[in-house]
Amino acid sequence: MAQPGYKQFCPLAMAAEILCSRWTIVLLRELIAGSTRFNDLRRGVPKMSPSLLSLRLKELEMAGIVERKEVRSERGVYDYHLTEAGKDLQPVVETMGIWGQRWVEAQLSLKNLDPSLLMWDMRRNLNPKPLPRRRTVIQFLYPELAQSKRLWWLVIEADGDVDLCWSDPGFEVDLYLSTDLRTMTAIWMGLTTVDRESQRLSFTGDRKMAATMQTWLGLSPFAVEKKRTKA
Amino acid sequence: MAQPGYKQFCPLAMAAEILCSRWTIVLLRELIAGSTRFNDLRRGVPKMSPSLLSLRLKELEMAGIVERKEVRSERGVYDYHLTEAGKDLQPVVETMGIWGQRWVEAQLSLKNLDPSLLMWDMRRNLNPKPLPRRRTVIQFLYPELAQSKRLWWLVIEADGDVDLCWSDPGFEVDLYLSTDLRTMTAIWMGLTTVDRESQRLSFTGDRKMAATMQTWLGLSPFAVEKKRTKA
DNA sequence: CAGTATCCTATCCGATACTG
DNA sequence: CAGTATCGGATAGGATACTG
Repeated sequence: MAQPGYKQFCPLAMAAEILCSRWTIVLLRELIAGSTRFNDLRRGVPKMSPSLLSLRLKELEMAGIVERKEVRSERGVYDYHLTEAGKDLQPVVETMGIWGQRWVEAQLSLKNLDPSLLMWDMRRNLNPKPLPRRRTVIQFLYPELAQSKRLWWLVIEADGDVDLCWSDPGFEVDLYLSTDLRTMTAIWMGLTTVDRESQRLSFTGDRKMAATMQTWLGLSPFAVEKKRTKA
Repeated sequence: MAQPGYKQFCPLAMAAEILCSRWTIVLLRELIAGSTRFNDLRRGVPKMSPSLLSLRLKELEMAGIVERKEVRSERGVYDYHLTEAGKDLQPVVETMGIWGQRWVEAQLSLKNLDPSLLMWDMRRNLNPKPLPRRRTVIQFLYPELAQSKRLWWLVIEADGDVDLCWSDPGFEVDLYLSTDLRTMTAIWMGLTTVDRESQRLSFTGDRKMAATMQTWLGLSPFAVEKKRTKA
């Protein structure tokens, strides 16, 4: 069942048939954020199985929202790009995200901590401008987590490209940060700030880089929206 | 499966968990449009089973989107109202509907014709201003449909209240209109106009009322958006 | 890297009937 | 009017392994 659609001519119902299947909106967030490769998309939706991701991408292609193209001069490598119709979904995703930021209780969001997802998001939104124009390495340590998820490195290249490593890249580290995942996530979501959480953040290394963290750490696109839930 | 959520702290993912379950967005459209009673909501989502409607309403209540209250001085009669958070979903529903109107092929929408739904929508959006300040009755005839769905009456009371009848209310009819359901739906959706479809519309009765139909016939809230699909 | 293939079950949901 | 109760089937989608 379920699938036979809503049988309504209303354009909203038609749109909802396409957009409101499981994972679709979150996948669109990734596409809108600029991911184009299958495995990059996977990292943005890690709990989604590859089969389902593949299926959804095909559905979006059928719906005229996504275009799949072989990358020039690379055999067997494909790119997913939003079409005009796909780009026009940005306001939909944005308003829904803003609503979530305004009205979904922070406690609820913070039940879904995930270091790899957070680091992946931080990688994407990091702003290299305030950092030195050379390779810069920042190490994140979450002491409470299991071995394999405890250490992360953001490597900002001279040209501004940002890489995320979960094993020591071997470069000299400019700034070491140790904190708990919940605090770091709350900061990234804009629920609090680096300053307000200074008690829970422990820096070692470049003092100035530490002091300006709030400026180079790119926050969630929805971080600017204030919570409106009554306490 | 499905249900365990997306396990993402992202506010968009949190919002999607609430909003992107089956029927929810369409139900919200009804609530935003102003329906407050269980059976009125049913008419707006006729293909949704009452159990599921009941379940969704409870979920929306839990999510702080809807409030259920007993109507004053009427035992056992309940009202569903949007909370602040619920009202704030209007932009979400609106942008999604606009996207649908822009990008979903008209042919696809027009596969889902439904006279009772159309008439129910027309009832809601009808604009009594251009009509006489007395009871006015307009009869719709869809000759191609089965008996039980062929004849409809919109009764506009002197105070502007609009009633929909599917059996002859017995009042004198001011205007008779005969057309096919597809044409009437396309007009209501803003895909075409009364003027452009004059060939397919057959009026009897008050000439002036017929001539001004485009003004008193309330269109879909999304009718103003132009299609952007390339031909 | 970029997906497919397969299996299997939890659960969603549609249909229908029923209640105060 | 405003829902609840029950039932059963389809299927969506999770888990896992595999391919070129």
